[in-house]
Amino acid sequence: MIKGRPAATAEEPGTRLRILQSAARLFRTRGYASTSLRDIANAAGLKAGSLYNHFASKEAIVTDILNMGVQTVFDRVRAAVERLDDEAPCRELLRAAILAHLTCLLGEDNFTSANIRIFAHVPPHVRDTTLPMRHAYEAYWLDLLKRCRAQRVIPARLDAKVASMYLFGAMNWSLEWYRPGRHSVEQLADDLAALFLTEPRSSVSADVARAR
Amino acid sequence: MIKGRPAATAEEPGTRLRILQSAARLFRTRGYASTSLRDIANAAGLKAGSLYNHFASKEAIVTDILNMGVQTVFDRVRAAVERLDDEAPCRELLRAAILAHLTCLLGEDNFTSANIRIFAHVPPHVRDTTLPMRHAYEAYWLDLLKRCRAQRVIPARLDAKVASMYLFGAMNWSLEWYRPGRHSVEQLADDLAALFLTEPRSSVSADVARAR
DNA sequence: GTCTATAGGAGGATAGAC
DNA sequence: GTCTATCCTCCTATAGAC
Repeated sequence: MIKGRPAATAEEPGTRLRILQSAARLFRTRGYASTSLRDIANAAGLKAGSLYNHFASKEAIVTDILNMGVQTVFDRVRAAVERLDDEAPCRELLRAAILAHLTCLLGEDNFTSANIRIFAHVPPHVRDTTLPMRHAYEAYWLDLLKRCRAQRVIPARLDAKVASMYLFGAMNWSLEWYRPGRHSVEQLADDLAALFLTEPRSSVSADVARAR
Repeated sequence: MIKGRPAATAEEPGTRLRILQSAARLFRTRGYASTSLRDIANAAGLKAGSLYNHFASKEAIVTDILNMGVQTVFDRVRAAVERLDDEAPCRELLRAAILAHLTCLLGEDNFTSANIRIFAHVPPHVRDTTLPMRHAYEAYWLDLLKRCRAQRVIPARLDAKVASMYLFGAMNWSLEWYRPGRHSVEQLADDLAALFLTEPRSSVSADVARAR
């Protein structure tokens, strides 16, 4: 993580953060290679050359964005899960985690969505840099699913790793079709949870209604 | 669909098809913008300028690839479904369709995978060109899922459109994690079908064993 | 820290010989 | 139909004034 400044956590974004936000939005929509430093600079309200007062290269920018993308969604999902009671059924843990992931991915923060969209097409060594954090996040979900399986909430015969990849796919692909006005993220999270979880003893709809 | 030649369906690929195959492979792995015409020409065994004897532009190449990608997977999925008895349970229809889609996506044909990987990042008017075919393919799956829901094979309360998007996500995201040696496509298709389908009256494992 | 100006290279596309 | 050579544009990155 490159950090040559006092970590812009002020109320005003600060130039460095503004650059990252502008770049993330462009990467999310146009992709990595199609977004030029001029585009980024222009969106951030400065000239291309000025970017180099804050970052060493385009790769440095995208590296930070990828890392922040994972960090953000990981923090939010963990917070959502830990907000629940330790004794909460896995059914609710999973639903809360899905909602947090979708909210982060589909919200106004462009870091996570940029990460998902461009990860496969950034230079390999940039990808490698962010792999450890990505793996940690995946491991967290894998553990969550294994607990679900232990409670018979997802089919026991299923490989948990494969199930977690399918779950990631269902969630991350929403970037391709989600439209803010047409869907409610809460409803989407409930639907996905219902798809992945086996039917509970009580009816699913009652369960969902209670969770709202 | 650009077609200035007698449709190279011969045993030897033909230059035009060889260009498309090389380009699809590069687009799949590196993305659209990061793949230059020089890269494509080199992979196809000729020089950059020669590409223009077969295509009007880079956009013409990628347009053909996107269209072929949808066409291919649509044909294979439809064939797999129609190979089954008309009275076959939806449970089997869906499993066959999933297997066909995954086989096409993860196999050696790079057109479908290239489509999935680069679709979001090609120029907008190129994207628009292939949208009708894509929508037709999506409509086919939506119909499949509605039939499943009518047979109570997926939960009735679920919006079929949303369910189909989640299913697409689970399938298409496999491009990001599937590794040929480590997974069997048949097993993956069974697992995904098991995830999406409600438990049958008989046990799932017996059902799966029968289908093999 | 931001600007202007530009170096140095790569990309898409074209012209014309063979 | 393929080649070489080249045009022109855009890109990342740097230099130096303010």
